[in-house]
Amino acid sequence: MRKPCCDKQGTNKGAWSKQEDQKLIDYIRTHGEGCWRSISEAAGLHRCGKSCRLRWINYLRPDIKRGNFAQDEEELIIKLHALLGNRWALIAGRLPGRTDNEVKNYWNSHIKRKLVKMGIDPNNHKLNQYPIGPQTQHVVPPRNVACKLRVSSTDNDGVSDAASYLKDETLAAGESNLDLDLSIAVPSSPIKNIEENQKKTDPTLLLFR
DNA sequence: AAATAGTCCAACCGCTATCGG
DNA sequence: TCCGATAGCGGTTGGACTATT
Repeated sequence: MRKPCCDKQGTNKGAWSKQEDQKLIDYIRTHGEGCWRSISEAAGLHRCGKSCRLRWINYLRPDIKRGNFAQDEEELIIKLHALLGNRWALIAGRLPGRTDNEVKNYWNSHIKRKLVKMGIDPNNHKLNQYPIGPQTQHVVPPRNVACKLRVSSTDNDGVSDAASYLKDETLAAGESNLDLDLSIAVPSSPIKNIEENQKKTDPTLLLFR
């Protein structure tokens, strides 16, 4: 069992002070990102490197978009989650200015609950047999569809393939745009078939049509 | 006004992947 | 090839805040 990286005596934990934030910002502005452990020491922060990295990535980075998620962002998260599962970093990578932590929190606190209310299982995007809430009459009969899309957790190649495919798609479309149509145009691609299948039948996607 | 419940989100923890010696 | 250090990721927690009773 490896030692935890943050068990040093004298290492700060908990909420960051404004002074600590400023030290980290100043240091990264001057020297750029690099080895987080050395950044922490060089910036005079009594924090572990991990903590510095997290603080920078999730809060201090200048390109972070803060505030509520737009409807199109929410739709994109749902689509990507149906495709990629809990790969928050990959999903966040498709949402400019959003972090994996933010997407994960938003999923757990908003979207998940919303889907449950609609009678959709947020884990596999399938309709539950006994939906909760009044909106369930809009959805189609349950079909085992989204699960076909999910790549098994051990099949990392499949996931990364899907992700890289998505990346190519967006690059072609322009990085700043939220390309909500994630259909894939390569003939004979198994992913395309999955996507098309999903388009036809995934209840979570039907809700946004 | 106080107590309690619910919600949100920043931060931590533990694990795996990757890299360099 | 092996091993240790580090980065990165996803799950979880805890505290602050808000709503409800």
